[in-house]
Amino acid sequence: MADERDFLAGYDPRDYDPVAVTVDVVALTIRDGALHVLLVRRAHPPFAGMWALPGGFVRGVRDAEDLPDAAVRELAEETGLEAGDGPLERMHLEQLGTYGRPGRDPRMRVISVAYLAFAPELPEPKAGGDADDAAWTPVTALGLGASGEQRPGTTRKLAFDHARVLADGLERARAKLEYTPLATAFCPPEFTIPELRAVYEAVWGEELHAGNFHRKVLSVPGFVEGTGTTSDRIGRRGGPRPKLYRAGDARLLHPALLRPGREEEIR
Amino acid sequence: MADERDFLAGYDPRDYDPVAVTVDVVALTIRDGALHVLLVRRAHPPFAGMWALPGGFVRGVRDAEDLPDAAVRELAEETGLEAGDGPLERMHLEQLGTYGRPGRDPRMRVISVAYLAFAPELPEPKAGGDADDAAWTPVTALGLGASGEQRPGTTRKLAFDHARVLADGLERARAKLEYTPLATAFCPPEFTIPELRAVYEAVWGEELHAGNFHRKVLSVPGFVEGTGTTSDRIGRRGGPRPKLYRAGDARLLHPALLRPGREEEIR
DNA sequence: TGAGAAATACTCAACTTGAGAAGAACTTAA
DNA sequence: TTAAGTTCTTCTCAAGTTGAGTATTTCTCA
Repeated sequence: MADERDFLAGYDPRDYDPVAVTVDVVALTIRDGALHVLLVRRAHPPFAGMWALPGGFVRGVRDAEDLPDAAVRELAEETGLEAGDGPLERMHLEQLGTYGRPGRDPRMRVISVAYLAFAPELPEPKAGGDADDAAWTPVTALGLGASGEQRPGTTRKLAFDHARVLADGLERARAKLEYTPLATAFCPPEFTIPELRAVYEAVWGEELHAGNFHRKVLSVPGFVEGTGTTSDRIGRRGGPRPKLYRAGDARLLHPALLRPGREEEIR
Repeated sequence: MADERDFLAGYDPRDYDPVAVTVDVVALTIRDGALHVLLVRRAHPPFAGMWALPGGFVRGVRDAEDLPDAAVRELAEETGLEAGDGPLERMHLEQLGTYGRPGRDPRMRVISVAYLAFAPELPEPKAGGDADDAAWTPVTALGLGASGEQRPGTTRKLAFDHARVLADGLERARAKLEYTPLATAFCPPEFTIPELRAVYEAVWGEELHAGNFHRKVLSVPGFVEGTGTTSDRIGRRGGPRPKLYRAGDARLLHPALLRPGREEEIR
């Protein structure tokens, strides 16, 4: 044990290569039936004026924080919401992946741990920190290709490798909706089956058969549970008032709710 | 642009909290019909004498390397294989997750990026670097609980949070076998359907219905393709000689090959 | 008040799965 | 040499799931 103490004492972390660690957050929500991602506009170089995922340096030693805590902190700072608020509490947060290609940040070697968040509708963000603007942005406006590049002519150019990170986050979100009940994380505490279908349609970008979707959601054990109440008719275009449901206790959908027509993507 | 250059010049990475970045590898293979993981025994504190996943510091600035390259390098160093060798070439490697809880390493703040590797049978490893032993270890010998802890009485205690990392890697491997053809990454270039079934049984820890498995593998497009040849009868207990197959060109299995009897895990 | 829209419930054919059985090809032990 | 046991491979059948379409009812809007 004295051995171990000697060893620790002779250990200077700064002998190692200086590597910085950041967290970036792909925060997704549904607004007006379309999938949106939270972006901030960079006020300073590098990539000044370009848009980026909210994020920042992890507090490493002083006030050392765990990675998910850093992600929530950065998200709270950018949205102006308190960590402990209702919407941020109900939010789903999971690690997406870590991006560390040398040269991805021109200043220094930066390893970025990306998190993926699903949130019910959140208020407009307020710019803060290094950002001079912040906004929910429809993902369709970013011209993202499947391999993580932006099509020429897109107005909102993403900084660093954030187009790649966002593309990975979107694909993860699409896949998670297949086999988990996380679509409910985009909804308020009580929601209707058509609202849930709208989440699937926004994330997957395709229309679903209403009758089959309804049958499927009710037949998967633990996906949703009825509240016995009915939604009021605000903002609807016709038809009977749909019933209200809450998220059930399932953590996995069994059988899964598969995306239609993916035969082309398989090879 | 002058603006940007000034900014970079005034930027000292060492102003930031010193955080070290490592890679750790969960390398899985099948030996004697059982799932094994590559472990090394630590020669020095902390956790001297305990077993750990192979890994080490990422080369950050001098000879800066990308994270997957660091994972392959560490794996090659620990196994004594060259990073261009046949088995290491055919190996599947994917990022598993990043572990950065403060205090997980008593020396300093360490963020560890874990990788998951699937390999066909590899030679016995040779200890090197900080390790005084290295061995393929049956995962059943580690007494892993589902929540990433080791049951009391397990002889090979894992250092750091490596029990958690390994548990996550095993769950990822089990899930990947359901919807990707990656079971073939555990097999030699040519294999039989019963050999492929043995991979599934070793990773999932349950016996599968031979007839249904056979039908399923052949019916999923692009999973395997026949070679027209037949295996020789070495080391078999009876029965006809099975046909040989190669991995097909599918990247996803559609429909997926689901694990039986997971109804309990859903809630 | 009538047209249109949407929620929900149904039907039916096609497909997939799980369980079992059968036949053929091979090994091993008597 | 033979009998018994093992395993690969192919079938069969019942039960469950899916995709597409239809029907009924309740609502909004003009």
